[in-house]
Amino acid sequence: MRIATWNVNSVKQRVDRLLPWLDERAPDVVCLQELKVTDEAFHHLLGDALAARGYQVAVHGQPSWNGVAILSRVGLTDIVAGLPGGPGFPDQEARLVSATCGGIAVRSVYVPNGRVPDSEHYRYKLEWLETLHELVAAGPADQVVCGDVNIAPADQDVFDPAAYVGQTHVTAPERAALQRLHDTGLRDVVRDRWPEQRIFTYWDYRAGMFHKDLGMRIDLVLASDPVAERVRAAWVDRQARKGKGPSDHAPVIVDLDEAPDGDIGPVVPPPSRIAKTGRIPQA
DNA sequence: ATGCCTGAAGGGTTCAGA
Repeated sequence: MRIATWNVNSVKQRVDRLLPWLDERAPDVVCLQELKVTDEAFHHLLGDALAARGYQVAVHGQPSWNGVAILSRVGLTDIVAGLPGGPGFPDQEARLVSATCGGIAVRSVYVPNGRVPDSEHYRYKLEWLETLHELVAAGPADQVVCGDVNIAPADQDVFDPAAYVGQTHVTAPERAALQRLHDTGLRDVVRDRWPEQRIFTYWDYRAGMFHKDLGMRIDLVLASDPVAERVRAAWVDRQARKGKGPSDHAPVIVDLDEAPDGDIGPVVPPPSRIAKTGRIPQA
């Protein structure tokens, strides 16, 4: 089962990147963030194209800002839009949608930015994270939190730690809030697999930051132990950040082995080229 | 240049993003 997460920075502006990417990477579950559209606009924009690709959709949008979704072709049940009991700014925003996909509780999250340390928005971010912590702590054994957490977990996750001192995304309270999520048993599966590598998921559009690989790693797949044990690949799809009209974030892709009990939801047929030739195709 | 790019809303500019 392949799970991916991607902050698309306006799904309306990203349709011509999103659909070819789905065809190429063929994820079974996709968590999207920063849709910047209403539920109605999302369905109008992508409903048919996603259905044709076999995806069911759980979308939690709002006009102009935020907005999250889960696409799944391994089942989509127990859909919950929003963070129950969570704070607003001042009203609740569309920053979380949850569903069960292939036996795993999946949460697509877009954590508040925080803007400036100690600002109202920063306090909102910390409160939001604490409510997410409570939700995860009460969650099932098999769960993943996927999305844009707007926190660089460690200094190695920003291109220049000195440049970020005093900035949001790297402060001790934010990192402590992320650690609280880890304390529930969630593991950062990309960092676990690549402990020392330079890995970023976001690069500012300005000043050639992507070209120079000056970025941050703020998009994470956090998996509970039973799911983390199944991870066979975990990587950042930098190709999706290249070319014309990219998001400023790249997708994170994680491949899981089958669950020990074999419960992976509906079986996904293998690519037809394998079935036809009966051998591994040439790259 | 102290918001360098991009997106959205709304209106000929401002805010937000990380």
